[in-house]
Amino acid sequence: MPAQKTVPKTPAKVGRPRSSDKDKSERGDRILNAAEELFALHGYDGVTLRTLANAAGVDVALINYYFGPKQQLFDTVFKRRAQILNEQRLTALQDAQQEAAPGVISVEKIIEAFLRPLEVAQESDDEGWKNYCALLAYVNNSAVWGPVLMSKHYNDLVDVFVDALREALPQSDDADLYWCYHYMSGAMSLTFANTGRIDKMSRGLCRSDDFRAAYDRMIPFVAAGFRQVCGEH
Amino acid sequence: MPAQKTVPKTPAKVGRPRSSDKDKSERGDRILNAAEELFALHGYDGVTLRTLANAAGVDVALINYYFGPKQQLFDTVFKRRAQILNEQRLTALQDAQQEAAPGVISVEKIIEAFLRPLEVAQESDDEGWKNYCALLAYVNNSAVWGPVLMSKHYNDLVDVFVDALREALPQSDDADLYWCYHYMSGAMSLTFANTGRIDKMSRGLCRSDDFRAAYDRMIPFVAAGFRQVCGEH
DNA sequence: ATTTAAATTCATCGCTTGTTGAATTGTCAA
DNA sequence: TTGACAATTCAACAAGCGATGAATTTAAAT
Repeated sequence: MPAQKTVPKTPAKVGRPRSSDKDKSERGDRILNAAEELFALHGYDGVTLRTLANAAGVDVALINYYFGPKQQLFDTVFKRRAQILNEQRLTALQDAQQEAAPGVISVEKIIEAFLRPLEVAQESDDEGWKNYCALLAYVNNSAVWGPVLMSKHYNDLVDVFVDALREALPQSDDADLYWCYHYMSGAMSLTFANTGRIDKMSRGLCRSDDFRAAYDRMIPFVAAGFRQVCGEH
Repeated sequence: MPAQKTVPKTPAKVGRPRSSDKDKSERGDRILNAAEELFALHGYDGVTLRTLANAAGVDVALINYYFGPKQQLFDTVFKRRAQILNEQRLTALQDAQQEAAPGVISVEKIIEAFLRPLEVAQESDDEGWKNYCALLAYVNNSAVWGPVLMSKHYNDLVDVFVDALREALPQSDDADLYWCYHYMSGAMSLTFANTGRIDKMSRGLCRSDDFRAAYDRMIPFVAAGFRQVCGEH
């Protein structure tokens, strides 16, 4: 009985998978998604490649095959959604500016353009956006990653929004403007982090993942702060 | 030549050190201080006991001897300065309330009592306070540690301040109040984190470690936000 | 039909991890 | 002076780490 060489019914454990197998080639995406979630929750050092491989349903060696060493994987995860987010915020700002023209755009509208796309992302069907936002919180608050990754991928956007705010607040001093931006960034980050702490603090009255509630209040809160510090004194 | 048993001039490498040796028994403190700094910078998983022992100038085994397993050490570090901080903020609030009596205390004064002790801490000669604040930022933004440690050590304080704010803003809804507190907490955390990002964003105009500048603007920013969201609508 | 390249698993490398037990030296009270 | 105890170092443990080279299977190109 000669061994039947072609197409054994049991799929091989090793080697390239048949393209007919579902869950075929998007293994790279599965890795990125799992990495996003785990890095956001446990930080860079809190995630081992074996844990990650397990979560993604993939062999450890495959991570290196697709994304190189661990640091490079982290970079890739962080970069993936940055561009999309920046575009959405820029579009929102331009729309608001167009709508206000030829008059001056209000501080609220600028803040809204900056923050609202994040609510949309966090509430989207793609659960990954929620994880990415939590990752953003981790990176933004980290003295190791923050100055590197945030500056690299988000500084251009910051410039555009600070320009818009400067125009809307003509009396403002630049240092005031940057500090206020910093407060906004902090408030936003803690919302991203989605830690569940406000649930405990408020004894269930507020929910960490009620992003609608979070942003509806955050926008007027931040706008008022800007006006107070950067407005007519 | 019989070995001289008593008091060899070279101090033994092993065994209990002579009490005459300077840097004697505050080895426990040295461990806590180094742990504070390293945990704040790299997070729980980013610090190995050997790195820590090296930074503290101490043998690895000594960490376990004094503080038990790693998690327990982390708890101890976090708890150490929490009580002190809480007391200072409470005193500041009571002083402000007494000064305002019998009238109503202003939102600004309450926020000031909450935030200013942190500026004092971060600028104090004891460098450890700066590290502790950075650790606070890490814990506050962590979904793993935040709900556990923050709630355990800071929820009582939150209650007192929210009560004061509720009284100063009689029209306020409780959910609004907690969300605004959350924004304040986020702005504060990012300032703690001291990442150096604002330096890059502002091209050197603002400095991350200029805490005076940070809090002088943060207090009116936050107060205005509270008033906008929780004040008379 | 052959060859080349892509995608996957497996086994293993050299290190590092947190933790612990034993040995050593000093202090202090009895 | 002796004995209990405190403080320290050292060596080692089993487990886990990131990384990689070899083997294997399939797909695609020629």
